[in-house]
Amino acid sequence: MKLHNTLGRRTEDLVPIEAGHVRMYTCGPTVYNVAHIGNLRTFVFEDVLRRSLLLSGLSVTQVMNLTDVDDKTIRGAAAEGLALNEFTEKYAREFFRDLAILNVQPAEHYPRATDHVPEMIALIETLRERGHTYESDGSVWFRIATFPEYGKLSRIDLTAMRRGDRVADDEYEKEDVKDFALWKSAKPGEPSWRSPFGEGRPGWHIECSAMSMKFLGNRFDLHTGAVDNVFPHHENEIAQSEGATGEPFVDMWLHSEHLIVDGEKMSKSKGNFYTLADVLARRDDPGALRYLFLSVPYRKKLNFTWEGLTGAATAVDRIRSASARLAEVAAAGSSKPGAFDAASRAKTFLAAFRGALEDDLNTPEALGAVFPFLREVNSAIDENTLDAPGADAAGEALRTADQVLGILPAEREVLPAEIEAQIEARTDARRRRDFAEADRIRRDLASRGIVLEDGAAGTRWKKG
RNA sequence: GGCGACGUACCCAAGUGGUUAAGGGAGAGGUCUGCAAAACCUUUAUUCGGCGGUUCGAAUCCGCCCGUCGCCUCCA
Repeated sequence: MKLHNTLGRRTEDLVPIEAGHVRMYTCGPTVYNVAHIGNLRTFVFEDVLRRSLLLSGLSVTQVMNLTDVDDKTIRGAAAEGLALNEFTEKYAREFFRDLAILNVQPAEHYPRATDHVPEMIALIETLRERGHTYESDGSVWFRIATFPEYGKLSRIDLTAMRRGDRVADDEYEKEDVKDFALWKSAKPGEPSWRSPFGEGRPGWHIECSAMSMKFLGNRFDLHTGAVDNVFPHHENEIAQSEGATGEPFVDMWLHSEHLIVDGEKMSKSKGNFYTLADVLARRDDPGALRYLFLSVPYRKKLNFTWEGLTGAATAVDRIRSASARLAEVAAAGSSKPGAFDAASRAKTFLAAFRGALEDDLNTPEALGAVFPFLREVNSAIDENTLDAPGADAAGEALRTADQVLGILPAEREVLPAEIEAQIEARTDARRRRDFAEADRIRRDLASRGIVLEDGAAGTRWKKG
């Protein structure tokens, strides 16, 4: 598995610290509002990473944090007159619901910042002992001058930074513009915790250092997020973690690019700010959005358009239809030896599919391997040269690919008996050549979201 | 100002030195079908933003130019 490491800006082989096992930390949400589709792109990227690692035969321990105390959550809770934890729980539930809808596999751990304040305090104390901090007005700051490697991830040039006007207006006192808060002194009416440095709350960056090292050890394999995390968040995490342990923190840093809408940055004022619910209201198929995400490499900007979503939905339907068709052929149990060597074709397909993913998660190329395979399989079915074992092998390959794609239905849905009866009645009508009645039933079911397709083997239905 | 990314058909997009430039969507024509849908077949880039250069050979490497965008400040 080759991955592009932001640290060094090179694509390199993943060599797990512990053979066969990958430990990864994926920066999670700040639970202060409903996720937008840009956030979701990042979470789907991390899901594809996880699933690709698993497909490659590696085991994975994934940690995703929930930031449930920071300026935004405190402000939001105050605005809604809720206790901080009531406020954040609401959005945490929304977050997990979105992930489930998008068929994102759960991580092993979802630590919340407020459950790990003692760990953060301990880490700050270590940094203090090692001379990386200073305090003023009850706040604790990381002194960047004590960490010479600062900037190695983002390649930021500190000498170019100047003390600007913004800093003069800052409510806190710090020595240098780039120094950042490890601990913020309590303000009236805000949640706070007791600490050796006084009442206060943790800074944002320290939570990820403390929680990642708690669950994954001082050094682990992968750390991911979206590009905007490179600076300052991840740069600061490195400074804190390596400053505290004196060891390398993370081997490979992966960052996904942003999603834009109609060529522009998503923003509420432009009216192009979409949540999952907005997308599903327009196209009730989470798989379509997932597919759309996968059709662009994670390191390229993704331009979301409704036209693109519609196209993705069509493509997803093709894959699902082919899968359903294969299941039918496999179930029909024809043992007549087929001329089409599905088993060997399935093998070459999967090799190409896997190869693409192992090349820095090249999902567009992986998808490019799917369709020629489907076309050949469909042709073989049309020409009656695919036998049941072959259909089984092809279907199995498709399900293997779907371990990463995540767009096939978990199992065949069963229709309500009443609808089944309608389909039966229509088959009868067609036998009687009462096409008016047959078309009436088909239209009726279509209006209820059930699309019928007549084939040689009978009538098949799908949701439309 | 500093750092960086990108520009391949109507749209999305793979391809980063060498067969006819993947694949998907959309459009057009056709086969099949009671009709439809699905599926399949055919079709849509002598060309990869522009101009130079390196090379036997470049979409792929180098330079310049044009254009789009990001980060440097909370932001996935």
